[in-house]
Amino acid sequence: MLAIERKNEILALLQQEKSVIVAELRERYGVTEETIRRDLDKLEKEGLARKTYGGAVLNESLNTDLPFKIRKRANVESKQYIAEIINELVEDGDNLMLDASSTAVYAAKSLKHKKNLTIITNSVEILLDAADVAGWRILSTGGSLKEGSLALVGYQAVNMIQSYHVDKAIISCKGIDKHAGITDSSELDMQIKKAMLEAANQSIIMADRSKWGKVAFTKICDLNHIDYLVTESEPDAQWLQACEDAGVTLRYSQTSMEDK
Amino acid sequence: MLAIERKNEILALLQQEKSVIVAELRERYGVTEETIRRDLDKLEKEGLARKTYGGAVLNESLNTDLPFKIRKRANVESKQYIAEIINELVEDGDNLMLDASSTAVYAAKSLKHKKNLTIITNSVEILLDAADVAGWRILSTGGSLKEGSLALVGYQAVNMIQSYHVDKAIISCKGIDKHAGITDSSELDMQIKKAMLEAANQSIIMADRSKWGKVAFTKICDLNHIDYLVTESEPDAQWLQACEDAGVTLRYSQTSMEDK
DNA sequence: AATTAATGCTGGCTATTGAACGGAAAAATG
DNA sequence: CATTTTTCCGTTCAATAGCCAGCATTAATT
Repeated sequence: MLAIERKNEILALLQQEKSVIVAELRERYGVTEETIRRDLDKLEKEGLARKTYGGAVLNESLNTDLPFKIRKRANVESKQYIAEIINELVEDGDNLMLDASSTAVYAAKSLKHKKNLTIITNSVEILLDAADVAGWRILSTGGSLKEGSLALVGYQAVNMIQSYHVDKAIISCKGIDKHAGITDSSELDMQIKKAMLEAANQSIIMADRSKWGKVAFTKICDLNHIDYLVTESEPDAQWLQACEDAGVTLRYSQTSMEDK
Repeated sequence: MLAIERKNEILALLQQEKSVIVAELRERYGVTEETIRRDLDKLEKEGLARKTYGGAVLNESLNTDLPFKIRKRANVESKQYIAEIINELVEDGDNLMLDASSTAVYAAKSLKHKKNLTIITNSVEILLDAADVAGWRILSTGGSLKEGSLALVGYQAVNMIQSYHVDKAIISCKGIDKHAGITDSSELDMQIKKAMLEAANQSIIMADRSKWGKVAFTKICDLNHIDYLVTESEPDAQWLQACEDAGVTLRYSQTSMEDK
């Protein structure tokens, strides 16, 4: 049995039973408790479980049924790889802006053990998720709830963003292209992301492989405005070159499988 | 059974029964009384219970907010009665402000079949809940996420509220008293509620029976600033009189006998 | 062969629980 | 109302179970 299979089974069990016990899992899988504990460590880091003496309980904070489960399921693995890199780029005490993308939600989850973060976001989901982290300052941009999403948009949100300045903006996009730069499909989202990038010292763009070479409807900014570009695996040589030309630091997971 | 599970169950029991007895819990869980007491110690440290001789009672102190996950479960029936009345007071096409109380969440749920509402709220939960209703305009106040709750507070939220004007403000409170007026336990919440009331043509206060005659820390407004007072059952004669004196229209569930 | 991830093992450390006991609070008794 | 009895509480101590960190081993990959 693969380690990842076991981990997923434990998660399924956890969701079903609401809690698991280390000793029982050791029996069930015939491995040592240390191994089980390491699985639980990972689940905890992903924000899915909360370890406790003797076992772990389901993290109920994100168990609230969200109306929009659609995009969240897609490409989960890529998003988690990306979230791990984000975790390396963020330090305790940082002031951050996070957009309302599903990748940003994973990023926020992975940041939960950082201390004293200040997060400004237009994502209702991130608000909900970060609400129970002690010691964080969480600011909502306000604004209009965009139809069919959990993103706050509009001029109130943009205004609010413009009245702050942060260390790092962490946002995602729909397309990334050498010539067209960073693009998005929705003007409302674009305004938010643009404002966030302009309000931050460092610009960090998250883009999984499917975004590379794509051009979407509206432009957020040029490639050379970006400081970090985070993706889940090593891009082609042409992209490495393009990023170097544009002065963009490329970060990707060293551990992810190349394809399939 | 994990220790944390037992502790959570005791808390749930406490919520439900309002009090627990050490000896009964010892029976129920098959542990010694010392263990139960230690659980109760922890609950007391968290501000959720108050130990007494032989057991513990639920801490319903007026000036402390329970964690939102707990509070949500309390008094569900009253809140639903109140939500029904709210439903009668709101018309299709209304512009509303809703605060971040759990009663307001129920009110929002009961409004789901109304058409073309515009809702301004500082509640993350209402945002989440209303997101999937087609045809509504939903605006978030933005602001800081208040520790231990899903309420957005602070001057950004207040500013945002002040830049709008709506038909009806629907808010709840911690205390309502003839002389002290409408009061709340938290200044941050009070600022929001006050601003909402001032930005609305009609003021609707929701207050279940437990709030009547209570006085909490900060004042939101006087009784005579209120247009409608909604509660779950008929109050005492003295309250009927007090509302009439203050020019407040009292609305309650018609399950009791009274000429209307 | 070298690297890396996964797992197991060891030993020191911590958390949880139960038992014991003196003292405090409530209840019973006169 | 004072005294006795009972019940309950808090503290301490010990035992056990579980935890963590580091290192060794194995298996898979390059």
